[in-house]
Amino acid sequence: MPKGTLDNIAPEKRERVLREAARLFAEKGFAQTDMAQLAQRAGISKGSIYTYFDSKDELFLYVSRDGLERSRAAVWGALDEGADIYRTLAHVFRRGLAFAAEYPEYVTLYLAVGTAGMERFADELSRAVEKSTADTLKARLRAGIEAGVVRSDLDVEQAAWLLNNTYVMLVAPLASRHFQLRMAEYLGGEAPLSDASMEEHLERTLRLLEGLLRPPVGGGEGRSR
Amino acid sequence: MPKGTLDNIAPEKRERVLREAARLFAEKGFAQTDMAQLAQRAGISKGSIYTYFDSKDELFLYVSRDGLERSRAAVWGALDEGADIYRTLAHVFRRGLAFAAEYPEYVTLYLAVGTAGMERFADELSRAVEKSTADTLKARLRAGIEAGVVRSDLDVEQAAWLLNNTYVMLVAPLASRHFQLRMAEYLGGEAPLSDASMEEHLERTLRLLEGLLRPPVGGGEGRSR
DNA sequence: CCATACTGACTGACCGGTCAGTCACTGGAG
DNA sequence: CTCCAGTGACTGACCGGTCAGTCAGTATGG
Repeated sequence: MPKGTLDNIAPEKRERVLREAARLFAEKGFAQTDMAQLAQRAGISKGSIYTYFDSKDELFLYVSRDGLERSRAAVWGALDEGADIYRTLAHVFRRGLAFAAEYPEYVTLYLAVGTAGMERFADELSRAVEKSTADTLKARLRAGIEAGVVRSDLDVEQAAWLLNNTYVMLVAPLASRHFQLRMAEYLGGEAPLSDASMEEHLERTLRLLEGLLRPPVGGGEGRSR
Repeated sequence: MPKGTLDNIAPEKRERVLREAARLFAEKGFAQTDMAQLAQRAGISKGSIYTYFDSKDELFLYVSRDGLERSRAAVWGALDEGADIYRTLAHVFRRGLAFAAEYPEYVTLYLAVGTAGMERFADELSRAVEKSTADTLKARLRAGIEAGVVRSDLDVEQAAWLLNNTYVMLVAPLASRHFQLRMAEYLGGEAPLSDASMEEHLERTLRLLEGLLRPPVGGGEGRSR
């Protein structure tokens, strides 16, 4: 809940403040971000920031929530309501990768919430994001089972969790040197994977997941229903 | 490369310094860790720390490397050289969970390296850990294919990456509120999962992964070799 | 159309607190 | 007495948050 003043200023200014804040927080980390430097980059005075927000904490919370919302809109938006799990995964993973490539700072923010000293933000931020994603994934997996395109003996909760893990680990390298190196160690190639390599990686990931979900080739397998 | 003096002090003191440093770094985060407080907790003076290490950076690097080594010894140690991929996974995941439960601070340190402002540590730390794990996993997957217990059409690099992702995400909730909440959102239950729940989660995870790796029930599937 | 009053966004110098790293000193062992 | 590991007060840089004051814009009243 930022002060009302944030809504009274020019939209471009508002946008610049939020974007620069996200970038700086991502670049330096929360604690290392200097409010004076942020003010300078955003082209306003330090005092102004404190007319919009009560504290650095509140600013961070607002910027993170805003980023989560942007990300959700970019990733889940325009997805056919009736798409099956495979189309959903392809859509979400592809869009997520594109979003992360353009706005890596928001991915960094997401990862930052998982680290020491940020616990106070976790409750505020974690729930909202994960909940709807989790529910959607589970629902589509169940629908897939119903339709016979997903193996009937699948542990749906576990599978949804694994799918989301994979998504996070797919996107994290765009935002973090550590995850970049880690990925390169497994998939080979140079540390910041080229766009082409990431594209190939995406394809292979989707294929692997499909192998996990599809019913065995033998067909129906016959577990009742 | 800490100063030689670190080797000249009593082993218990050395141990206390390293353990307290790991705990504090994990609790507060690198930047928020106060060297004076660390000195106090370790029962030595601030000046002493600087006779062992040249800087806070060097201390962090040393403590992290040390933690990685402890973790590796605990997780991979005593693993039968000839164990197949399934036994390997069960062993590693179970040991990893136990280690993370007892020393969550080292998990926190690992996660911290992936965040903003820590890039300078990533190159130093990432390579070593991941490399050997990656190679081992890939080798056992290939052996599994050879032996017919792993599906022959498996994308080995991708699968190894996915396995390690799963491991990281399994262990992270022990060290981070954010990952705890995230896991609870997918698997249901209260945020800090009980020991019993974690045990069940581990079993289900292993079963899911086995479903991914095992050849389809129909048998051989016949892709040559 | 002018004059006056009022509003509230905006500014930046300033304060209090924190903290990495230093160094002159101490005390105990040889 | 010498040596040196060990000490902790100190320094200087840094930074979150404050606040007295500015001023552009606007409303009111004549």
